[in-house]
Amino acid sequence: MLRRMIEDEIAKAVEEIFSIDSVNFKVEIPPERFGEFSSNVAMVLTRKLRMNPREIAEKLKERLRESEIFEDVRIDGPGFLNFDLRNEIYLESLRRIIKNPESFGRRERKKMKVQIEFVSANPTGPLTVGHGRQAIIGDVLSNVFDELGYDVVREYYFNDAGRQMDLLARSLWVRYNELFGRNYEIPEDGYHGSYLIEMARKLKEDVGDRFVDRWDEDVLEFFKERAKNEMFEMIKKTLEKLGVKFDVYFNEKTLIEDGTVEEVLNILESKGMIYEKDGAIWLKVSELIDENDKVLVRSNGTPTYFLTDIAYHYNKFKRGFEKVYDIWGSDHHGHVPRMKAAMKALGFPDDFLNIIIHQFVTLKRGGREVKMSTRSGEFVTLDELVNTVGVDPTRYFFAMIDPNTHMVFDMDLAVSRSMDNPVYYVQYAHARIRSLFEKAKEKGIDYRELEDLEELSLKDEKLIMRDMDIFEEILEDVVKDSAPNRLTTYVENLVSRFHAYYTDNLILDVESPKLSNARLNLCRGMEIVLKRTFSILGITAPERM
RNA sequence: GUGCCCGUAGCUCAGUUGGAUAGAGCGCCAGACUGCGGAUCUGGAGGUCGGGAGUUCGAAUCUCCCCGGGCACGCCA
Repeated sequence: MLRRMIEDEIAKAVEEIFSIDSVNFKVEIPPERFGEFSSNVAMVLTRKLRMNPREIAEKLKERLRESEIFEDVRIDGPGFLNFDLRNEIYLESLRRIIKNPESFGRRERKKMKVQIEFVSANPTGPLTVGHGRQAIIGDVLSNVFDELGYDVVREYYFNDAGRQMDLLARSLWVRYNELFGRNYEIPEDGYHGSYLIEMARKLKEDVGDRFVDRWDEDVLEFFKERAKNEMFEMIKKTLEKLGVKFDVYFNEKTLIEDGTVEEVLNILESKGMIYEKDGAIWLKVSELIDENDKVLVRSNGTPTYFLTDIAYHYNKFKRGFEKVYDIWGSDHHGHVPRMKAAMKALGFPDDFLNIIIHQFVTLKRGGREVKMSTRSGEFVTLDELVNTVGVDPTRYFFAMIDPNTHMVFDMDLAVSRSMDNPVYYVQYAHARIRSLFEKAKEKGIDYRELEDLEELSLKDEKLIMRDMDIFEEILEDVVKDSAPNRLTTYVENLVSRFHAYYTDNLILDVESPKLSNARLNLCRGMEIVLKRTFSILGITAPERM
């Protein structure tokens, strides 16, 4: 928490000198030539104080130089304050890391419940690579929330009733009959994917010819049930393979059965937010935002998806979540404003519902885009992707791109076990460190934890310690921006610095046992930060590669 | 047509509560081990940050217009 430390020093100085107790300034890591940390505080104060930024900086500099944490304070450019910290400050940070190998970065429990809802695919087909992206964004985000002390619930919402499931059942039935030489047509909006052929084969084994040429209500129910169970099994298997686990699978149906839908409708009515028109019931969306009103109950009496989704979020609220996050593909973005409006209509706090939209994924293989045609059923499934490129690369690749960026997943790169592949680049650092500890034993260099640290005095060593220290703040950035890629970007920078340091400096030198031990301690800190990062990303920390 | 997201090096992407000479990886070129793992490291070439205007001490970042791509505009989910 070096950054916080510097902020406090600056805030104190500002208060003492200018009697201003709250300023919105930043402490950040500047380009290397300017120093170890920097702040824009003088520039931010310019307007308030009606003074030249360099003048302000000059006053602050004099005061800050008296502080015990700074080795040097300089003014550069338009009025930046640039800082170098005393070596001991960094050593203390490193000690803290080494003393908390399992919990560095973890915060105290906040007693605050957060829910993250993602994937939420209906059991009508295998998960797509888009679901994969969503699964990893959601999973990593959940891990980070957990690190920050929240009680996180990962939830999967699904609908196994309705027309789509009927179509799936009928499609499966047609495939099943094909196995007996019958020629029925898959319905126009039905499911053509080859996974149903496979499923039909298993079904034939189990039930023989019982349902050949036979189709009625009971058969429909049977096929629906069968298809649903098989699909969910497939879906869960894929998720498990990827290391994604849900705490709750929530069936949309229960909201109707337990009366939540009706309750919500009554609440909205009591608030005067609904009206009847053309035999349907509408929500006055247009009174809340600049959008058209939407139907809640169809003229045939059935609730729309919109209504049950409102009911679902009402249910979430009643369960006591402080905040909920929904992760949706960009094809659902049109749903965002009206859901927000509905939350407002129910009187929920503005920051209760948070929606993370992620852009689509396209696959690239052999230098070309893989065509993803759902109609023909010939698409690469998430399961195939994981089988092809492996779990670590799949997870890392999905995590490393900003959710808002349309992503091109390069399968050739992901599959390559070479330096091109960022996953192996970061994992290699870990393997290298483990190997150093092995080598130390061979060379007869004892590792004495927390000793000899004062031997660390190189600029590169300070910068590595600084970068390890900001791990904690990176976690905050991840949730603040809902961007898991903050973490991968961070670890790539950290690792790059470490590799360069390793190349320039001999870690294990039998001639200098104290220095060697100090550097091993540095490596130990590095190992801890890497392990913590990898565990949040859900990838392995290999001993050897 | 309207709305949302995106457009940064040949490719894939960082960087946005407005800050210093815009970064990384890959690819390309040239280098580094009879010392701890070369899955590494060092250097170089490569940019009108899609285009234009504006806001201001300062814009990749904010505003407006235009161009290009994706998505959405249902009593579907």
